Amino acid sequence: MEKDSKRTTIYDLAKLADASPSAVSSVLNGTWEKRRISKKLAKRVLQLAEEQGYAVNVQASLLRRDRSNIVGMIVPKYDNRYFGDIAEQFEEMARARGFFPVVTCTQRDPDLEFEAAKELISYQAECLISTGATDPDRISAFCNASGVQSINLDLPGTAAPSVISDNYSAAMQLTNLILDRCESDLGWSGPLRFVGGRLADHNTAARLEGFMAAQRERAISVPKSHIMANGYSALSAAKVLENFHPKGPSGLFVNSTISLEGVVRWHRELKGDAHKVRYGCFDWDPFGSFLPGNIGMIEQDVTSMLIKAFELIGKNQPANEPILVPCKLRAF
Amino acid sequence: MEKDSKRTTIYDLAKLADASPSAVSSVLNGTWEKRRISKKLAKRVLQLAEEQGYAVNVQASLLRRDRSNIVGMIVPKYDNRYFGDIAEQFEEMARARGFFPVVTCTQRDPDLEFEAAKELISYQAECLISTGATDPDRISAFCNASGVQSINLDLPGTAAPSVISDNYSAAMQLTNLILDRCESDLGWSGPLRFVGGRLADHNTAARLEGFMAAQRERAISVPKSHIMANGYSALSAAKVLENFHPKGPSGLFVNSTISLEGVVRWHRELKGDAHKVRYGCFDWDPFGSFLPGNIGMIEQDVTSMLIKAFELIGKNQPANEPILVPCKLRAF
DNA sequence: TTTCTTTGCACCATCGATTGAGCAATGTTG
DNA sequence: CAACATTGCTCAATCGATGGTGCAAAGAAA
Repeated sequence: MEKDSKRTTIYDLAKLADASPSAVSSVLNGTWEKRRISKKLAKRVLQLAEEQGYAVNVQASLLRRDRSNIVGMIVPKYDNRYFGDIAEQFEEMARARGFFPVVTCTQRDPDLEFEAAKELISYQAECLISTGATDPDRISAFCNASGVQSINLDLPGTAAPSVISDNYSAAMQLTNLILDRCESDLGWSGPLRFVGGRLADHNTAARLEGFMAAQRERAISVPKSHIMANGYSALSAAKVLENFHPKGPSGLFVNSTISLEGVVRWHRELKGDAHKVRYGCFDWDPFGSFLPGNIGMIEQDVTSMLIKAFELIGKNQPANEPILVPCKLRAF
Repeated sequence: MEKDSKRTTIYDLAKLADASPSAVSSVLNGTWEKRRISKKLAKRVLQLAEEQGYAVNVQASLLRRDRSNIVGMIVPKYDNRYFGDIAEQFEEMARARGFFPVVTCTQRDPDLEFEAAKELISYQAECLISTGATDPDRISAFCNASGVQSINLDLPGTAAPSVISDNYSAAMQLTNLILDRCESDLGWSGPLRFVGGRLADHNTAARLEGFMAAQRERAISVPKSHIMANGYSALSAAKVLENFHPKGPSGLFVNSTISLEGVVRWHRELKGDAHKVRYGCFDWDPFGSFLPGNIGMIEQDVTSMLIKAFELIGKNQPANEPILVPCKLRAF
């Protein structure tokens, strides 16, 4: 009964059902009533399709159709809740809107980002969302040249509309929270240290601005040495703190949950002096509230960001100023 | 210069380059030397392709080719490190092997799992890996009918080869570790409680067996009430523990990082009595080692599991006994 | 019975890339 | 200069699904 090694096509089903391929096709894609195929034949075909494990050949189908309904997304990593949520919710929301989501993970590698983007366009994606892309404009340029819409998420670009968190405001809130807690818990009023991230990165820069602004408002002057933004990994955070053994009170603004791992490791090594440290982290993790010294986290509003992004799909929006989405402050 | 709204095809390029579509095609897919196309024409075509933002139409290309090189994977969630790592490493390893990975997230919803699997087959995936699938056999049955290879990962099935963690052994190790620490830290020797998961689930069942076996070896008898496997969410773990306020020593085997969230929340509420609790968790999280009371975690060996899975691709393996991959015990 | 309408399908061009086959132009050999 | 080889392409069939067009058969109306 089965054709081994070859997949069932409408031609196979047509032979088995003693009908024409076009009749079979219209039964399978639901246009059979419009095409006045009898219910009898439709039933027969559907039954055969089930028996034979028929699955439409999307390649052939999309070749013929005018729309693919595919929306692509590239994501840097799945190693934190933020990007995990983005991928998961993107898929869910895309399906709910009748799209076919295809997500691919590009490891923060600019070349892989670009290759993956090209690949998604090759699959006739109608729109490509670049999440946290290192070089979003390169991707947008290619998309523009091939007539595909592109949208930037999380990190802004200049060649396509961007939806990002309001890093500045959230960083300011978090900084104020840390300062308040340092004041109330330790009777100490800064300046805080800024740990993790890369200054060349838009988000880190915006957060640093908020960090500085909050302290400026309180007339706290932050020495340059307190800006310890030397990378995203846990290791680089641990390294930059390795010679910092505060005896008195201190406070840290941690720029990502990845950096947080390094900070927490450092914090534990402080032993007896650890209780005079307060820190907060930009980005949320379910275990964050259980970490000693951690007094609050910023949760980026993934749902709202994606809603904004989906609103852009299909519209021919220019690359205006990034759309800023407020974050949620989670104080512990 | 640009054809708005329509993507560039080899026919467009052929006209621009004043050559035939087949020449253009062979230049673009790298067979031009074999087909004796001059370097001059090749250069011209490649330049034009770049200018026009040409991206091959995979739909058309795959329709003609005999192999798609697509390997599909379904994954339940991206909300923990285990599945995140699986997705990320799967993509990386697939690319390294010349495949095109397509991963989709199915929210632990059996129907969505099945629909997503069908969708991947429609894209001509040559192989489908079902990760942590609720009903893997239903998917395998469909794959079999349509002549597509299927492989189960993380949770076993009976209709396709399965690669899973050695849950029994790892659970036994973890149980022993917790018991040892209860003994040395608290001078207390069980019995432990088993929190989280679902007994109907193969992995939970295997872990529970290991949990019981380790205690049986020490002649510890575990009352039925100590088996608190009533779901995977943080909430259900917190709920099942809600009326448990130990004054003396106690120990918990936590069945997942999701359940761990609930356990840690409960643990914090114990306040003064918390220091007499020890627990360990099946599955790893980077913040795990910082949680008070947590004495160790099981890290599943994602890399080895995926290597085994990739070894199965292309081979016509029957659905034997699951391939068991040892886990790593991380003691804190 | 003839004419018109409706039902129920089949036929075939088409989407874009691939590839075996074929062929003209140029170069090489004797 | 004839015979042959090589170079550098072009032609056309093909993959599977789709949908406009067309057409025979059955039914309805006159």
